[in-house]
Amino acid sequence: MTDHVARVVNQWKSEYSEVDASPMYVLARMMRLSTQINKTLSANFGKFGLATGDFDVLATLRRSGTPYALRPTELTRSSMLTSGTMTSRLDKLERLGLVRREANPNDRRALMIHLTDAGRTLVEKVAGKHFELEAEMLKALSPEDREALAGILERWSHKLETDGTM
Amino acid sequence: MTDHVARVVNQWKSEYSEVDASPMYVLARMMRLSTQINKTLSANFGKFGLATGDFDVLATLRRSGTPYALRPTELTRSSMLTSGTMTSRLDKLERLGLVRREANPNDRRALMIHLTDAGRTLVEKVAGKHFELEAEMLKALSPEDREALAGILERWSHKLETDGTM
DNA sequence: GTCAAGTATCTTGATATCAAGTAATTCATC
DNA sequence: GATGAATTACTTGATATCAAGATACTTGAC
Repeated sequence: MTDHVARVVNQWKSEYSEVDASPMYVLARMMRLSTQINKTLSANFGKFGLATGDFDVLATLRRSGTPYALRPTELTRSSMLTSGTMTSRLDKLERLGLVRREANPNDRRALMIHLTDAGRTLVEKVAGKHFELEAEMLKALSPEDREALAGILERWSHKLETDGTM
Repeated sequence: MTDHVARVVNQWKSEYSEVDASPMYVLARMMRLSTQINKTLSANFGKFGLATGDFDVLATLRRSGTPYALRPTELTRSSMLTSGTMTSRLDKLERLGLVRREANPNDRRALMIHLTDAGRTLVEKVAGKHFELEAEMLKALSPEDREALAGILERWSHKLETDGTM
């Protein structure tokens, strides 16, 4: 049983053995799978007129609970983006009437981004379909593999978030 | 032990239990880790004046063995990109003198992309550092987790490449 | 041989992202 | 309280990517 990455590692071995390409068994596989997963998810968001990142913002607001409002900085951190990117995402979402920028009463440098009623209705509809699709994708894994994978990735993420390495 | 994704799944559960966000334990973790890994790797490529995708093209040519030449379509498929994106990557790499477009003797619609001597020298230098960095990143995982992870991801990739699902 | 269908590369226009820098505000230290 | 450092959101200019379409060539069915 081989996949694309296994073939690539073998090529490196026979064509340029000065390097050890074996880390690709983990890293390249993860990155290729992520790319494909992203494409599938983004096709679903597209049906609702959203890009992946738009959903990410709306979902972060929705799951934060009432009053469904966060500062741009919190949204930026949660999404692993730069502040400029978040500004343009918010511009778009505001134009679509899904969020509203309001003054932040506690800090005049800051804003509060509010989910509008339309935004809330939309994100709930999209989220239902989104998580169904994610569950569907995971059916390619055995229950044991899925369980093991979640555990390994949790340990890895936790370590990175703690150490701050990488 | 919790990570960002565990907190997010809990938020969904308490704020909108109509959805089951548990697929995120696998999918969101993988995507977040990939994003971080990409940033780290791309910082290394940047030291050599390359973007991640540029290295990808050069590396694909190098590991294909002599005469270090492939058609644009092969490079496009291997990188999971559109043909337009590959065109502009090749424009850039040609401008840098790292690859050369030549006519394809077997198919006048097609070209052959040749790695130049400068391209070969550069990609070998970058690859050395690149794989060292990847090995370093994997030290965050125990040897058992690393082994298990590679196996699970291989089964998953293989299934996707075979089924064509997703 | 002819021609329809498929393939290969490139072009165009739109969007998403980043890095670097700006202006307003808050915080911390003296 | 005054002031320098940090923080917040935004702006700008550059690049990477995609989807859709254009053009040239090849393949296969007849």
